[in-house]
Amino acid sequence: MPLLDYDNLKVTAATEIQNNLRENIIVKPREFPINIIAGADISFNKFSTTVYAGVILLQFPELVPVGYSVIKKEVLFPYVPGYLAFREVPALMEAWDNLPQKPDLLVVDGHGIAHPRRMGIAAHFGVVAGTPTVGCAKKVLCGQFEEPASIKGSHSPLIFKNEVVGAALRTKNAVKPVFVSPGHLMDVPSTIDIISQCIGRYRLPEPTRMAHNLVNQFRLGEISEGYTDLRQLPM
DNA sequence: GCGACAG
DNA sequence: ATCTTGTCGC
Repeated sequence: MPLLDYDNLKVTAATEIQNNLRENIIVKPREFPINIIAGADISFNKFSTTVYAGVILLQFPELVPVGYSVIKKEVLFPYVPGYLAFREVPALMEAWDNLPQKPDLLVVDGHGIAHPRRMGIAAHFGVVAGTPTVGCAKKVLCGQFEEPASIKGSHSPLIFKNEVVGAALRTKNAVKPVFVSPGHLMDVPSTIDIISQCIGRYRLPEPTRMAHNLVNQFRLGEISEGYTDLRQLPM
């Protein structure tokens, strides 16, 4: 795996990297079993260059946490819409490398191919790590969609440049939908299928929601840096 | 030029 | 993303 040092990149160089990595994205129906699904997210204090990254592993389809990895890192690349990966992927990759075991599918907080250059953070991470990923975002970055029916489970296509790049998925009755899209080694139908099975009682699908809680607890000092296999805790 | 703009 | 109180609706 290449060293991920994006801190000194200019946006023009980052665009070039996205255009090159794009050639490696594989969008296709899921063709592997899922026993472990994971959620990845970042947390940080406003105006700080320290980011708290984490990945949480969940047994699938039970959605009970079985392990996690969290790490703190300094990041200089700024948040620029369309270039989120250059700010968050390096830290997420460190957390990923330290996991007690790798998941069958990773749900990244942000978009996959529902991106101006088809290289949202989920696609970027999937290609660099060589692992199946999907993106789950709370807001649209690009593309058009019609409001899905207000009942949980409803979804409508997210279209960008005449192409279906993802879906608006209603995860809770009468609550704003989330936007899901394939990252790597997945396609739109497979993404909708799996994320639909990750819906609990909240707006955010369990992998994303638990990853968000994890990195927030880490940032607030409620848990310490490192990794844990929750299946073998001392008793 | 104008509006939009993941986290 | 983070901060932050009350308020509306199922």
